[in-house]
Amino acid sequence: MPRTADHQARRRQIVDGVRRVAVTDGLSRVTMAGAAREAGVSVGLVQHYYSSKEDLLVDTVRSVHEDIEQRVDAAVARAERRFARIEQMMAAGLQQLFPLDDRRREETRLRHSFAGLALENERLHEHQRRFDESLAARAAQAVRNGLLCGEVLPGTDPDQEGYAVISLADGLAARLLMHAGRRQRAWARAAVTARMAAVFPGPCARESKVRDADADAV
Amino acid sequence: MPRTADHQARRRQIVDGVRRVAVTDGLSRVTMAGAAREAGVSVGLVQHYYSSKEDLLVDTVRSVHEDIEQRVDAAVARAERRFARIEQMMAAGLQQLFPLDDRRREETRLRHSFAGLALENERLHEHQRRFDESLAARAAQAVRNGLLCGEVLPGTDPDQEGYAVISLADGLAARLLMHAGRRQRAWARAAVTARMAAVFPGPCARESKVRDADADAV
DNA sequence: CGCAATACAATATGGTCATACTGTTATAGT
DNA sequence: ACTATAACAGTATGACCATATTGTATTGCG
Repeated sequence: MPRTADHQARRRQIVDGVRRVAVTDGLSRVTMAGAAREAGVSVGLVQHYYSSKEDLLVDTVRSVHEDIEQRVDAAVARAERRFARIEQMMAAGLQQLFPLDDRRREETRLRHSFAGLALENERLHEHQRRFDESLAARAAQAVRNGLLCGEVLPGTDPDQEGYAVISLADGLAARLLMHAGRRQRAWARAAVTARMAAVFPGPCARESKVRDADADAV
Repeated sequence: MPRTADHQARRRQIVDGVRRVAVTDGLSRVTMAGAAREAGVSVGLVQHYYSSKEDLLVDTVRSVHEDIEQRVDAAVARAERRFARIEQMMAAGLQQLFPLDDRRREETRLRHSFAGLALENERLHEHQRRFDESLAARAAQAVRNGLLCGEVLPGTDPDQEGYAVISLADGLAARLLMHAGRRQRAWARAAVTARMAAVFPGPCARESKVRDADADAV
């Protein structure tokens, strides 16, 4: 009966405000008023859509995780068309967790900032956990596929491998966030490709390393 | 001429107050008054020793990093007496970064909480960076020793290996902090020992895996 | 039309917190 | 013993911020 609005769009607008403030000023300096200003709306409207700041932050972290998952999936899909080997698709996906361009830098910063907050907020913690599990599950699935194709050593535990490889990517991403010099970026890429080579020895023994061109394939 | 006090001890007392509050309530809920209360001193005294909250937090992170480094060094020294192989000493050191008992859980929580804050504070960022480099340098040195003893494949870049292995340990620690179930703990240990086995193939080909007893050697 | 529900804005309020400020106690050096 | 100075305590202040409250505009619907 009354006036209507595009809730989805409004929430996205507000969450984008939070994300911009969090990226430029830091997550701890996000305020209701600041986010509202950045989003171009009033404080009252933010309250209209989110009943507390915590709710707003939870929706923000959900948005960040969603974006990252989408980018990972897109990268894997692209790699699927260009490459044959599973390890190449997996490497393409893992690269999306690294802060190697503006977009990824922003999302990685947000993700790791929220990871810090998640240590002191139950709801954020839960989201973080679920997201990490989702990433590990993707990696595990890739390993499972590798097992089926005979590209992975029989006896390998896909869940364990997924857990380990996501942990590695996460740790590398955190360090790149602190200092992403030339060497560090190269080391991070090398660490991922080396891990891939170890997990995917191929049907016969590996004869050559993964081409470095894959590394930064968009 | 005037009344004197043990500055070192007082600072430690205050920093311990901060650490206790940060562990129980979360780093973001640390306040001057709360830390003072926990330390059993007045707000005025905290101000007497630290001219700002930022100074206090910087000294706190320094204290955390110092404790972790000491524990790592102690663990490596103990392993040096009990084991022959460098990889065993290194594994012992890396285990100290995992939240596998109360003491380590506390320090790991603090370390990763501060890592989040470091993304928005220049001084904390600098401390974090230095600490990470210090850990990586230790790992690199171990690899260098392995090269000399012929336990590591010639051509290995010690700095790159150190960087990668610390990143892995860090990522695993962060995930254990979120969820340290039986499987996850076992996976984390396995990931470290597997990495060690890959880096230290030994003078001749590896015949057996590292004994699992090392894993939780205190 | 008209009215009720919703979208949105602006301001008020109450609490928290870092820091400033003021006061007190104890002691090293003369 | 006196006093300057450092060690320590308690309170005041002013800013910031999440949330509550109140008011206004818009529009779907009977």
